[in-house]
Amino acid sequence: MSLEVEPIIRSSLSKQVADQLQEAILEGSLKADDRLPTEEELSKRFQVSRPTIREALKRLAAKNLIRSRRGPTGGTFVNHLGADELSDHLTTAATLFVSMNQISLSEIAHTRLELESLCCQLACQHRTDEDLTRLETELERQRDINISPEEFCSADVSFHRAIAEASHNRMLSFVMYTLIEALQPVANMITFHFRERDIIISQHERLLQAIRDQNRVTAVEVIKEQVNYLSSLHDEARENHARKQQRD
Amino acid sequence: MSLEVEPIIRSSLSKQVADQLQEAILEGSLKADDRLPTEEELSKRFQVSRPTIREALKRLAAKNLIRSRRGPTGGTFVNHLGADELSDHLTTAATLFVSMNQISLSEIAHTRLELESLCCQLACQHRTDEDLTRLETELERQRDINISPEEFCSADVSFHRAIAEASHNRMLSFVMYTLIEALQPVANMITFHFRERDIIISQHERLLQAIRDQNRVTAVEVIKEQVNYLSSLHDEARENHARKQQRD
DNA sequence: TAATTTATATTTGTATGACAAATTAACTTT
DNA sequence: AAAGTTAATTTGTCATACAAATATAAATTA
Repeated sequence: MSLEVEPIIRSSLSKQVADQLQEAILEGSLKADDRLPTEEELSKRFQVSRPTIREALKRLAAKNLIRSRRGPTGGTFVNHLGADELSDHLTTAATLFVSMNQISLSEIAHTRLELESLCCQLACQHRTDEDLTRLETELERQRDINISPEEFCSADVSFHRAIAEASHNRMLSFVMYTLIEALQPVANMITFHFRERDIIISQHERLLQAIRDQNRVTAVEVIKEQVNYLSSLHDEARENHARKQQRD
Repeated sequence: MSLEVEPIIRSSLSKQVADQLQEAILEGSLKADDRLPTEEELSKRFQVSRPTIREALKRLAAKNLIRSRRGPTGGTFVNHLGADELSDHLTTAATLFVSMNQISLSEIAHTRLELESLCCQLACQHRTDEDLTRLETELERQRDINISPEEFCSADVSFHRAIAEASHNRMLSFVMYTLIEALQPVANMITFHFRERDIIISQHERLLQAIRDQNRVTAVEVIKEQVNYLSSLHDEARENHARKQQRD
């Protein structure tokens, strides 16, 4: 008996379409801000129904690869992906990874310490005037006593992102983004009181000064101090959380 | 005139549904391997049509958060995401980031050098017998002269992953995974010849011995040597590539 | 009886057609 | 000329039907 079978297709049509489109984007045949054909047109070309096309497009939208707008000049467009645009994507991955693997805070703190030390050293070497200005701006936001705890958290994140970018190593920035995003939920467990805000801000001020002076040693010292301080706050928050749960 | 308007909803229904489900997964109310209600049931609960529910599910499927199977015992299930399961997700993000941002190889090499040095130091401290055995196994795979260049590349990746995991810092492993995945396409530009394979393998042997001896200094030295060696190969490959393009 | 085959029910996958909503361009009216 | 109106285009949503896969139970056969 001769055996000449067609290749078995296990993945769904919408997945196959999504993969082809993604490939086109990665390959470069679909460049940033290019407009895809309309859904009807795509369904004709791929010989599948519009709902199937739509499912495929939603897959890509979930990855932030495309965006859609209604209307005559609307349609579906290829996104230009920078670090910011990818952070959504990374947040999911990193947050899930941290929450589902029960990674200890000490592991996170250790990794962050080392990575951020590296960022600071490079920032001391390569920081430009623009970097310094941005750091000052972010610091000013933190000094506002009227902002909510959530806003303070986000200002803190922005400050550390700015440090990462001051390193002028985009690969390192990318990795640091992942780490910062992964830490965000943990950071939100803490509600910074005024006294704690003051301490954080003072650390940031010294850090900024060290980067301005291109003093690597001091910069690394301050980072170490802050990571340790945050770790102690985290432990406290965790204990409070545990006590609260016991009462329920 | 009093102003009491309903909140404006800009995102589509399918996105809202997807976000709610994702939140449930992240929050923990939907645990790994839990089965979601059927699509019909979901469409009743969310008060939207089934195609809309499906678009939402495809969004989550694109993020590898869920999987679906047909049939009576089928349905949609929550994925248990470990490091391996996330690599697909990361590969997209990291590859896109590297390719669309034209990150220089020196930036990548520098970041990798620092991160992998850190891995090695921790591996020296915390490596177990199982870690050593795994490293030996991976090394054995590389020694096989019959494997293809692609297989050699993948064996190399596995070796470096094993080092990352020997650090026993899961956060660092996760970050290192991202970096390794991002580098994969670049690594594939090179076709390792026998002489180059020998050099790589010898470096790996010395690295393994250093980790076995818990000799941090030597381990870091070898890593530095290898990263520099790979950088030179990359430069060569890039030049060849450029020459080839000129001829076309 | 035991193994195999056949129905059957369940659930996701796909197709078709229609209408709603948003948005721009052209047109009309004042 | 400015403002409002209409029409056209494109994504967003809905309803319904059927196809395909797959496990369970019933029926058939050796």
